[in-house]
Amino acid sequence: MITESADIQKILRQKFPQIAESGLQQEIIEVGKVMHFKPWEIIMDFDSYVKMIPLIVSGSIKVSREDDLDGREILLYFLGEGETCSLSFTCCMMNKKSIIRTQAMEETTIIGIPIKYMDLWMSKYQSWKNFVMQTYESKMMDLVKSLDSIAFESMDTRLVKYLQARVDNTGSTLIQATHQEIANDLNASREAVSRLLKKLENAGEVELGRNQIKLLK
DNA sequence: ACATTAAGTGATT
DNA sequence: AATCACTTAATGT
Repeated sequence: MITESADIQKILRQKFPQIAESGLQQEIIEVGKVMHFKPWEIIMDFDSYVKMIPLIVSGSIKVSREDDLDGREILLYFLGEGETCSLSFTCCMMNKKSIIRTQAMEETTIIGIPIKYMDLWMSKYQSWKNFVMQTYESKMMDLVKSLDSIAFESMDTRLVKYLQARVDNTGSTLIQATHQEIANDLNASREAVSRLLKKLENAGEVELGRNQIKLLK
């Protein structure tokens, strides 16, 4: 458990070197709330009002979108250590309801920043502005790539990229998920995922187990 | 031992 | 590539 302000300071230096400006760092320590989430716990759901900007300290978060018609869900991108939820920015600036769902993929710790500081810090601290802009750009790229992937790529490359993204995000080559869950993320059928994974296993790229996949390459 | 859930497979569209 | 129908394997009670 991380609660001491000295700990927060240490975390900021380690995980968020971009926003190490001393005054800013002090303010984050004062107003930031450290929060923990368990695997699968939903941090923010559709239609809820965004009131905190999360700085992700450890763990990883899945950002997804739900289809209005049949309630199917599609993965947009993952967020990892040292990042923040870029869509939160626009959402809370406009005071709009969330159009996305964010869900912890594993034990995840964040520092929550109340929205009122967002605006203030943008003009007050150069490093904050840069941090916001830089993560915004980075996630926008992920989003575009994800769109390209859905539109132009076949299931097998989409699956490989998905596995790679999860590994990159968690820093672990072991992915804990059922084929069904992966299929939901990719909006594919479970059978298709199972078959493609089997192919990857035969090609020596992964090792399959119940509820888990190990990436070998 | 039995029930439940995950994964593998062939056939059909 | 989706769906169906069914089998096999792993796991929980």
